[in-house]
Amino acid sequence: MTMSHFPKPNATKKAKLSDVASLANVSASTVSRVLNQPDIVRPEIRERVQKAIDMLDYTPDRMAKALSSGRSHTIGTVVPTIGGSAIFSDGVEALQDELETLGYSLIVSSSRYDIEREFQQIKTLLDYGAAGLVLVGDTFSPDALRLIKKQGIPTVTTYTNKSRHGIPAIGIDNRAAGRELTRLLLKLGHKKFGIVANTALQNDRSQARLDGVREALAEAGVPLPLKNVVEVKLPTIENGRRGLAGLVELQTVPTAIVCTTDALALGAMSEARRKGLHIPDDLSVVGFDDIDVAAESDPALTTVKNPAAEIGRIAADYLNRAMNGQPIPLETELPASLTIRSSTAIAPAR
Amino acid sequence: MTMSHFPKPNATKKAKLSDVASLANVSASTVSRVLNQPDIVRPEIRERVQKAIDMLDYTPDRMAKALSSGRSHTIGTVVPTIGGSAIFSDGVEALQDELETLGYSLIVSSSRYDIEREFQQIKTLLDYGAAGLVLVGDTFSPDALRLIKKQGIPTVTTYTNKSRHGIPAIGIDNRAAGRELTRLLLKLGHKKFGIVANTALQNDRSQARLDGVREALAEAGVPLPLKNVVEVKLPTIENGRRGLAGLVELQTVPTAIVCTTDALALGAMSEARRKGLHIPDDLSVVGFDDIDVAAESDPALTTVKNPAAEIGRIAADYLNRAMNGQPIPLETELPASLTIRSSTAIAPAR
DNA sequence: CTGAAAGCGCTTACAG
DNA sequence: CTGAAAGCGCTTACAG
Repeated sequence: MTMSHFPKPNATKKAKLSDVASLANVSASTVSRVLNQPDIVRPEIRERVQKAIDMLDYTPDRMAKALSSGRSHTIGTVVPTIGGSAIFSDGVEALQDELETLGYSLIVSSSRYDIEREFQQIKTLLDYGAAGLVLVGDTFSPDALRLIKKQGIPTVTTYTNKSRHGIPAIGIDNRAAGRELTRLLLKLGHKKFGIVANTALQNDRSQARLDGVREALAEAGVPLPLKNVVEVKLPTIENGRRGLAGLVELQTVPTAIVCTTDALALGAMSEARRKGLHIPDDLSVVGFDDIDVAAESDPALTTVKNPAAEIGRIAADYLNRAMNGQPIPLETELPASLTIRSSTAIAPAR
Repeated sequence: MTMSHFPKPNATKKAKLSDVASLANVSASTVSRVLNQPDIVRPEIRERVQKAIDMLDYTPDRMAKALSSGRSHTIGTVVPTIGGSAIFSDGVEALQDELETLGYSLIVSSSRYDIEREFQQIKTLLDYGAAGLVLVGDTFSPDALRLIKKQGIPTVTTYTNKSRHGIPAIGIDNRAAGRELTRLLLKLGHKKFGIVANTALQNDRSQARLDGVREALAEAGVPLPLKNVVEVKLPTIENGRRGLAGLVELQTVPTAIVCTTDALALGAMSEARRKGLHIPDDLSVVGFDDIDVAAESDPALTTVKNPAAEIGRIAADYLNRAMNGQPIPLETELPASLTIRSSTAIAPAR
């Protein structure tokens, strides 16, 4: 088998600031100034330095720069998951994109919905000199909170509109979204509800959604027996499938299924189909988030749009502002638009 | 509106190595040794230092460490996209996960399928002191190649089994996968093919898949008119939809549609349905990658599995080995298992 | 407007 | 086994 070795023998070391300085016959300070505050250096010298920079293909070492200046341009983020059919990857993409144009780089880590791992990762991000942090949700380990306060580093949290612990929050009102989706189903005449919620790992977003569902049902005087709520850990398609399998075994089979994420809903629909149930005639199903495939399932999924890309962009913008000493809003609520498609219909008359 | 300011007035500065040293009454060198080669320091001193570390909650500054030691533990990756329904996010997640256990952090950026942006991002990653690089595909800008060679930094590329330019590659044989999928359709009696391929931005993976399709058709003596190949830029659901819309307008409507990614295939299926075509009775559709929702569409999509998570893990492992001076295989081909579901059937007799 | 010097927080030969 | 000193590649007061 052909093998490869690194570093290649022909590897050349990068040019450094002092190389530029000697080539241009100026001091290191001057090169630094040309790089960072070109205006205060005499034009002819500036050009000479610039030429040297070009000749040597010089680019400054960001780590040395960060170390000596005391401020870094690295932002860290910890999301529950990067992969799969969750919306976080869309948010991370927008965040990275926006940060890039602002001159920052993004270190990404995923906590797998585990608050302790999240703490460890925040710690690592800080050791890497992260100048800002983007988190998810409003539930953090006490250690993590202590650390963030202690370092006083700009931090925002996302996918929630509630700021706990003084950390600025950007997101939708998950609870209101839960209410709205439920009211839609109630209006369609549904009285028997089943819920699949990824709340088993104390997920604040899904918990808020579930609370919203409960609220709307209580408001309408529709009971929600304990057994009709299946709590799962991860919001996977597979768990949606299992959740539905459990719900259709109940004494009185629900006519409406609310899932706290689209992935769960897709799994639930798939399993329902397998069991011979027709959606939406026999069963209405709704999800949350409006991931891109939600519009493509058959039937297309009724859901609530969670504007991940916008959340990512705003997070980048806020962080940038905060790092420039500007104040940022503590709670930024984004609209969660109800998106009615074909997975919901009038409750079957039974 | 409530606003938030950073840094908080109560922010405390991090403890540094010298703080630990004075608290433990030893030299900085000793603290450094306790951290990096504990065995060579006398047990009682080691414990004293450890106690100081704990008391001060000390964690070393990774940037300073990297700067002074000359080696960093940051890996950079550039993928075409992080979000959406592409497999890359699954690969990035696995990569990050594995790197984390190996003690590395991952800086992520997305090139949006643009080779020039990719180059810029590689440059930035190197400025950030990246000790290794994970790329995608086998097509790079000359500048990027020059840079990589020049720095001699461990680099691997993914989602392809072909190593060009001496960069170790980890992935499936896209061309063979294209052939296999096509042969399946041929075996089902299809003779009229339509293709939707995201090759407009010189995407080497999709191009290889398309080449494979062509090869299998030529082998079987089945013609593929130019008009039957729709080349799009991005592999989005929307483009899949448009692609299909074009294909069904042809003189002789294809009975089999090959899409070079699952997202395209999902879009194509959705559009076909909208046009009143039944899948798979009127039309067979196949995709590539086997993203998690591919199994949940109705009908479930026939595709080829692209093992993104495994690719990510192997990439992490190889990089780690390379950074320890060990050789790594130049080409690592992973199996691309054909996954036959319900979107393919015998060609309609017409 | 420019340069010499000190320093950012670590590591690493070099002595002892 | 431990410490003093130099150095990683930059920035930043401080003089001039």
